[in-house]
Amino acid sequence: MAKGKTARPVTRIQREKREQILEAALDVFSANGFRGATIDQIAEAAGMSKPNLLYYFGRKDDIHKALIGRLLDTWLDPLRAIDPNGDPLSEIRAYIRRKLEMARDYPRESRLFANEILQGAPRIMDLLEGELKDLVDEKSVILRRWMDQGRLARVDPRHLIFAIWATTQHYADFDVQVRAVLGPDFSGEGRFDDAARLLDQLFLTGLAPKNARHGELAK
Amino acid sequence: MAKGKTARPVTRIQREKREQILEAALDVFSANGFRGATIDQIAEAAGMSKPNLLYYFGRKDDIHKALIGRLLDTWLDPLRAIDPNGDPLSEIRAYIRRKLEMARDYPRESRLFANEILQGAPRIMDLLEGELKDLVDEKSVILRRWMDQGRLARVDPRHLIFAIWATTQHYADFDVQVRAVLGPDFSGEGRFDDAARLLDQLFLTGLAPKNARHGELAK
DNA sequence: CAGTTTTTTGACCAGTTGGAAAAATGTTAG
DNA sequence: CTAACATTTTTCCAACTGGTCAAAAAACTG
Repeated sequence: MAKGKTARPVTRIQREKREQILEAALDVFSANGFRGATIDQIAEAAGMSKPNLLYYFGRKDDIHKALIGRLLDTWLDPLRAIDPNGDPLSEIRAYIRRKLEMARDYPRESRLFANEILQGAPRIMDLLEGELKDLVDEKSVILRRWMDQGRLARVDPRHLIFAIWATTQHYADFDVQVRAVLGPDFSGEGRFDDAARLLDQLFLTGLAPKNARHGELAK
Repeated sequence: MAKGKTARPVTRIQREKREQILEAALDVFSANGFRGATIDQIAEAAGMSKPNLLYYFGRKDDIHKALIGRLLDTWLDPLRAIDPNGDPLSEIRAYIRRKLEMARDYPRESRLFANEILQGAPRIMDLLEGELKDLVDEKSVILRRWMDQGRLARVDPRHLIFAIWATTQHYADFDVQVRAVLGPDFSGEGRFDDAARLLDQLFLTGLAPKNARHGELAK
């Protein structure tokens, strides 16, 4: 009943063009923010005229919504993947790795998200307070259990998650600053390996339970 | 010779109004980014008409430049304050504290900066590659010396600095997300104390030199 | 191929935005 | 008080922006 009529059967062209548009829009939105991006820019990047683009997405907002919606799914996957039955430090290490890979492989998505949050998250506040909060709460319980079992240093689990988000996404969101500071010699992908080493040291040593530092592991 | 004529003696009104404008502009720019902010918005926030505002700052760009310039000075102060003669872990701890305080007390400045970097730092690239890089390089030498002396775990000093920037500024730049995840109970300032505790644990334990973990301290 | 539907285009519009000009009003030093 | 200068307001404009609409062009269907 959603479409009113007998839902048109989405043509091949529709699928392709919509994909083109989203791809172009990701470029433009992530680089300029919502207000900074113009439909003309997106249309040009997608290789079509503005009215033509508007034939596929009725308004600017729709494109942005489609992007954000699509993003959030994959964005939270690494956190979802934390296994309550795994080894605490290994799980955290794996989580950091995955987040770092995402910053490396999907920097535009990260910046799109950062732009949105920076400007007060007007379009996704409900998601933050709902889905995201729930997921973090759920994983916090797991982390806290590990701490209770003495398998992880006792810290605030939610702030721990923030710290992981911050340090990993930094390499996508603040990329230009990172590059500028490291200098042109480091413009390769090596910085991600260096970052991984630092973060391992920081989080794995920093979070190792006290008794484990002498080799003993609590039940 | 900069002013052409015998440099006008900057009246009291000029000083006050410029201050008003910058204060208002910080609000508007930090919340909306450069392109997202309009002169009208800033003018209204500053309690004056648009043409009146333009009497003090000839163009939008000038306001933004003035803000950024002013910001960067204070922004880097905490890093400058790292004392080569201090105790490594204490210096790092103090640095984290200061950065966290800045995130708490000057979130708008942090977001202004974040907005600029996110969008490719078009206006301050030279500063990043110059002043900022130089300062980071200088402090990296100090950090590396501490590591050589066995007073600090061996990590990449520049990525260590990134990690401190990321984790502290996160509380300003991603404030809405942090609040959303923590929920309304934590809307007070307590989150900064919790963050400080986590970061202490993470950085101080994570960076303690190996031999120090058994109580011994290298010269 | 003729008819139908989908896609693309070109012209257009109303609202917003950055900014200019000039006239009007305030302020202040002499 | 008044001339000189500083400040403010009013009016205006050209460029840009999101979005509409009808007609033209393709694409598909039987």
